[in-house]
Amino acid sequence: MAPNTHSETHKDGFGLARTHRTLPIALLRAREVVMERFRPMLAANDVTEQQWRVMRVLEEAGETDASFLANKACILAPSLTRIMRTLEARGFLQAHRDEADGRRMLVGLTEEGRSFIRELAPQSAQIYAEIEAKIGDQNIEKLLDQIEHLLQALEA
Amino acid sequence: MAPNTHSETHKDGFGLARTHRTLPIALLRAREVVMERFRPMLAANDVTEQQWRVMRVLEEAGETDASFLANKACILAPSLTRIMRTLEARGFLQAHRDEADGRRMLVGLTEEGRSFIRELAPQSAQIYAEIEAKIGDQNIEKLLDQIEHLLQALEA
DNA sequence: ACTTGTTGCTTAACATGTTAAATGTAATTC
DNA sequence: GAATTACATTTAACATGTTAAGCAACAAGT
Repeated sequence: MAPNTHSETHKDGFGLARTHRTLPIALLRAREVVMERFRPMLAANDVTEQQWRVMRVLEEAGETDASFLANKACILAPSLTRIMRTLEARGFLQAHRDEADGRRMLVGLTEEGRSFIRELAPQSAQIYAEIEAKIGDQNIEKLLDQIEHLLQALEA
Repeated sequence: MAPNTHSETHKDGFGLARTHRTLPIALLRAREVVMERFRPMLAANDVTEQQWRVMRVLEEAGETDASFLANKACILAPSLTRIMRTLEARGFLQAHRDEADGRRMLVGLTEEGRSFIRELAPQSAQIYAEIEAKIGDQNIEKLLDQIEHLLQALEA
């Protein structure tokens, strides 16, 4: 094979791919430019990305146990413990032990929490719509589909 | 329009997309399953993802200033300051003020740092190859291309 | 019932993410 | 050329990421 195939142009002398053409960095950059657009709204309302993610998942899933919530929100258990403390202190969520299984913590949004989401939802949806407009709805769908394929391929 | 188009099936009552079909969470999950495969190697060699990323970029770019490095490695300046301290203490990189511009810090790998990368490169390349095998080389290329498109669309 | 192992969550310790402010240096402006 | 502005990096403070260890509650096997 010739010394400079397409794939070779993406590698260095040690067999490492060029950093900008690697999944870890590309995915990180992509997430970064997307989140940039949401940060102003989140900061204006004194919530972090992660707190917002936790509340979004709770709104979507209803009351759940902490493990499920951590998984869906992509947050590690130790982080969730701290985030729950913060959000509970703010009155946005409520947690209590599972009667049936004393190990589990059941978590749910309070009315105040749901109200908070309702207020921010329009802004959030609009920001996402702007992103969709710039990238193209179909491109996003394709990207999400490919990511799902990646998840299925690697999680097995 | 009918009340349940394809796009509507991805939204909730507030106009928010279902969390698992949003870019921020999908990109995060994707990155997570990819990094899972690298973590054992990194942990075994006592480097964090970010430290490894910094060294990879330095190996690729040669001596550069801190801002360029931070940008390429997707690391914020304050984090880079700390990471540089760690890596310099370990003897993997060296930093010194730019003679021409007293504000800039010029950073480069030491011979020990380059040697460290050479030792890990084969393992890293092999892990990446396994990932490629599971996802498919062409699928990864497509994914990277779409991410580049996303970056161009949103960075402008 | 007792032991053993497992599970779900928490704590602890350290590294990084994130923003704002501080510092020192370079470029502009007047 | 002194004052101002902009820039590169650092520091500080708090939130989260990450791993390992701890603890209490369940599950299984004996």
